[in-house]
Amino acid sequence: MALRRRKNKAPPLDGECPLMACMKLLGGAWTPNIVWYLSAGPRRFSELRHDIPGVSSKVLSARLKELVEKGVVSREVRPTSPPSVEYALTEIGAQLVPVIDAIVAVGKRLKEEKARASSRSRQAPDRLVLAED
Amino acid sequence: MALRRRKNKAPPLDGECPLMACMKLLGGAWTPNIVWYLSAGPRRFSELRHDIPGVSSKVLSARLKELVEKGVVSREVRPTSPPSVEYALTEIGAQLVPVIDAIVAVGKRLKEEKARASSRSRQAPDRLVLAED
DNA sequence: CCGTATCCCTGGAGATACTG
DNA sequence: CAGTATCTCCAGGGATACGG
Repeated sequence: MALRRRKNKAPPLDGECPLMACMKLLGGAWTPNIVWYLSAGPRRFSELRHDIPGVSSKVLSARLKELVEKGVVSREVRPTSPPSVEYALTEIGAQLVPVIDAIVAVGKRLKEEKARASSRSRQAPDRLVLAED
Repeated sequence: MALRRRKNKAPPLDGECPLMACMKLLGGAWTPNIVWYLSAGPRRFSELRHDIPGVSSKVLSARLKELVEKGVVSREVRPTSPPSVEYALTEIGAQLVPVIDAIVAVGKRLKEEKARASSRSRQAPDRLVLAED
């Protein structure tokens, strides 16, 4: 007990495993984007591919598969003339949206801070944009 | 107009770059844990190392460095007899805590869902506790 | 249109050992 | 105590090409 340092030790992280699982999920490349672009409604493969610039079909397919497996996204094949597949967020998937939102918010703040800091050391960089480190 | 599919296209994700930046941050192994364990107050290197079982000093050090650089964590060296260093969340870092919380929450739900699904194939668990692990 | 299959390659993470 | 230094390993992701 001697150690006063232990005063405010955080609880054991409500459950590390869930954290890991969920982080592994949206840790995957493009995953947050996929969820985000599904947040406005169902979307087809090609649409997503077009929505998200720079994602390869391989990765998109892989992420989608994972998401479906984990129960975050639903997949519906529609037997139309040209075969089409609709992906949509499940209820659980929808819970991810505010999370992503929050992450983006923090990301923005991080950027602003950094810009503020670099503008302080230099003079007024009227043209010098923050060269991403 | 033809395309009705474009009906509810999500906005271009408020800023992809911030997302990427932030995800890269807490995408790093153990990062969420570090932030979490700092959320209850300042903590020293060894304490964190002890708090988080399985993390190597190398990784802990690396993550900490990143977090300090990004402005999420502050580092204070105290010139005491045995040299000690205190890490703490900055204000921005504190904003990450609810995010992690939310992620954990979703992770739990994911797990419950999965348990529920597998229990369906087995028998009826009338007393299904969510074995937090 | 909706993916899967390959190859390659990089960075991140574990283990271990060592310094101020 | 608080890290840094190496080394190795491999999953994950980009590019490209092909199949249903």
